[in-house]
Amino acid sequence: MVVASDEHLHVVQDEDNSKRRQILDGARKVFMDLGFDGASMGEIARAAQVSKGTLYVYFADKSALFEAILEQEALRHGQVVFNFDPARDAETTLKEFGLAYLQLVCRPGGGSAIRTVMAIAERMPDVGRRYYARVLDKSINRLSGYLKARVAAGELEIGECDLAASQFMELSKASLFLPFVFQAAPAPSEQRMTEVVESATRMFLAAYRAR
Amino acid sequence: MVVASDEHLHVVQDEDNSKRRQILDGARKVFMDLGFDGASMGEIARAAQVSKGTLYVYFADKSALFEAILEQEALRHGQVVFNFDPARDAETTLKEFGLAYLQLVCRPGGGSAIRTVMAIAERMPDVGRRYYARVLDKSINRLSGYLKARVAAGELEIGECDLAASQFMELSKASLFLPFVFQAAPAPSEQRMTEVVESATRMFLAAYRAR
Amino acid sequence: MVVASDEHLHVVQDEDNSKRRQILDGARKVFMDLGFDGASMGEIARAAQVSKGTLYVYFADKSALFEAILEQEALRHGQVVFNFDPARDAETTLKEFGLAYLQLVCRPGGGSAIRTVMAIAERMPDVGRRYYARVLDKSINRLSGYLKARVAAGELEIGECDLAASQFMELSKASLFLPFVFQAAPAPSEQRMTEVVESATRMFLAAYRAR
Amino acid sequence: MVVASDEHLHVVQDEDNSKRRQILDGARKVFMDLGFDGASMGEIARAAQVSKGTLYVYFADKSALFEAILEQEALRHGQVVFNFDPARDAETTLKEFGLAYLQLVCRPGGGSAIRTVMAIAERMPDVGRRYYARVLDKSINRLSGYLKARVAAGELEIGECDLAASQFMELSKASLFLPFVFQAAPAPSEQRMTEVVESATRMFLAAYRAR
DNA sequence: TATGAATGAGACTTCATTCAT
DNA sequence: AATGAATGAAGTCTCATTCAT
Repeated sequence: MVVASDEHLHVVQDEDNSKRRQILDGARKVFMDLGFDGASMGEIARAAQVSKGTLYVYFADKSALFEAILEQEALRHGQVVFNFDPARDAETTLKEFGLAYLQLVCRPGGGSAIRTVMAIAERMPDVGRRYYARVLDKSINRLSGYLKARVAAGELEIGECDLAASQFMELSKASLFLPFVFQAAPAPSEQRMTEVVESATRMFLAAYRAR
Repeated sequence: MVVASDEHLHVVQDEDNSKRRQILDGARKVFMDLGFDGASMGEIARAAQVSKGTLYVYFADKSALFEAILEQEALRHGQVVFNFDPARDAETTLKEFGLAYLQLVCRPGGGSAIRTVMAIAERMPDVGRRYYARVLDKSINRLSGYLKARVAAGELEIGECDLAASQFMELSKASLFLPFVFQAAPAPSEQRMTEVVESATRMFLAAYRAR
Repeated sequence: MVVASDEHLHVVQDEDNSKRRQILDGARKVFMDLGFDGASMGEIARAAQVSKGTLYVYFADKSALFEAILEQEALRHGQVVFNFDPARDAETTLKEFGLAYLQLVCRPGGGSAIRTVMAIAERMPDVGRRYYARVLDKSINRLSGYLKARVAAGELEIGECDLAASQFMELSKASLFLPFVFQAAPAPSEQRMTEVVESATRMFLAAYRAR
Repeated sequence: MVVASDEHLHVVQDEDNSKRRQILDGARKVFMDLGFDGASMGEIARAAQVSKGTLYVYFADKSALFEAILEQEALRHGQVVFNFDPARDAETTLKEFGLAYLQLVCRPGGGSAIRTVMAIAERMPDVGRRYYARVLDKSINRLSGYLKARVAAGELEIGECDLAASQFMELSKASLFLPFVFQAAPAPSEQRMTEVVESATRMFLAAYRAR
């Protein structure tokens, strides 16, 4: 019995992680497709190919599972490495970052996360807050840090770097993100994204390049 | 007697409208507080102080009631009169418009509509599309029209006026709207909104003022 | 006022009957199409082109309205005049009656009454009983009376005339009524009805013609 | 342990079936007593002593449950073995079959199935059609097959065997089934059924016995 | 008398969650 | 740990009936 038990534990260790990941993968798909309320635990179980009961072995309830997904999503965003080398010039850096960012939020299915979080933010404000802090605010801060470096380097002249960072990110999304997230337009082409980001960069530098 | 009869008709007319309005008012509150799925017809009936059955006398189903509210919201947006007099100079006009727009989307409870619509756009894409077209796209078009006039007047020099209009609107919301809509920050002060809009205007003109 | 009141009464007298008939006509259609449970008072009101409230002026409730329809249907059946002249020979009379009867029960929509009554007979046995007595049993009795006359006339030799009457009626419907009432076949053609009734008559006379 | 595990599986197997049967038994009772519309899923759940939710674990919806009961009823009919040995003489065979058939459709509660199906045939024609095909038409065909054999054997002389089969079945029910199904009379006594079937057989043979 | 707005009980169905195995 | 059968609360919607006018 003891041996069997040990064996179990070992196996479980391994399976624990894989099962957990398996559940998260299935759940993300379903949550992002259908929203928090639209997703049912049954559908999630089917998508994850586990029994409904198993869901509750790993997650206390539907909300906990959902938040675990967002946690994962936040990590994934954090892992996208932007090249904010303080020594690189602003134009190159901004264009590169703007495009990467735009691709991130406008990727097929990329609107889903934001939509889904916004949906639930109404009833679970903490979820919304945390998502904003971990995903959106974090990007702003990293860009803001870079901008400060370029100000120090004399390339830029900016009053509020946080505001400027936010401005650039908003500019990059102009005319593309909102139609996409409201399903009024398909995901934009790479070509169009490049154009919009270039326009954003031009505008940004026109305003903030040190004279 | 005839007069009394007429009066009755009027009263009925009024009460009819008032009942519908009563339902819409209650429903908006509940929908905006809890989202489409979170709101139950029972709760809405209670909030509107009518019976559940009465809801279905005026609206075919939950979706119809929801869309009626969005319709109303769209009308409300449409009735906000922006002064796009083609003869006025861009700086004044943009500052004024930017502030009015920002106040509109960041008013207490103003994030709810957008949140709620985004939420449902996942499963009811038509609703999202229509809302985008009626509310967001419409504002862009009106601003774009004004910009074209200023280009013709020689004050501005713009490649794509639609993109520029979208850019200005995004700029105006920078650093304020997203935290607000994700409940990560309260509605911004008038003071702060003014500052952000002025920064947006500066940036816009730095890029697009005719040299 | 008194005059007006009198005028009212007069008008009402007339309208009462016409409205009542109007309601019955609409209600029959709906009840026969949809069954007792499937028919809603709203639909009936629409079909009868009166308000829902008016229904309750003339009939206490849904059941009362339904029974009034059956009453009417029974009267209508009773008014179908079969030629049971005791002097006519059996072969002619039976063929004629059989065909008329078959046409009555297999007319398009003719299965509806029976279906509908059977449906409700489960929960309102009185309704079923009364319908059987007024419609089906009555026909049997009239035929039975005729058969007795022909027995007396020496043309037929029958032990139980009631049973024989019932047998002839069942024979007449053989292979046609059941498929029709279960919607497994459309209403039979006149040609086929004639054939079946002739076969029934042959069979009946083979058994009951006096030797 | 393995054995225990096997036992478990068996138990589950059994309980699975037993739960389904439990539901079907409760549902049949309620459906037959109240008709399709009159029966509520709540009442059925109570009669079957399961929760409302469990009903939906085993059956997709109310209609599916209803059709499962009809299926069962059809099987039951199909399992009634009539002795249609082609070598047996017609008189014996017909009397035996007629009585068995009459007992089947006039058994206490036996009218319910037919009533209930007829009722629903209005709005769910497929259900009616299928029931007719599986239960009524099937019996006709089996009898028809036997009759053909007796024609070949020279005992009978029949133009249309299908019609003749239907005629015999209708004759057997004469004066008994309709009053019973409309609740105008209780289930007939065995004595009376025998008499009616004998009369039917006499009549049938008078018409179709080879001369 | 005739209306139709309003009601509330009750129907079907879904689903998050629990529990015995 | 994993299962999946079972539950019951809650949701959307329908409809017979009432009532003020």
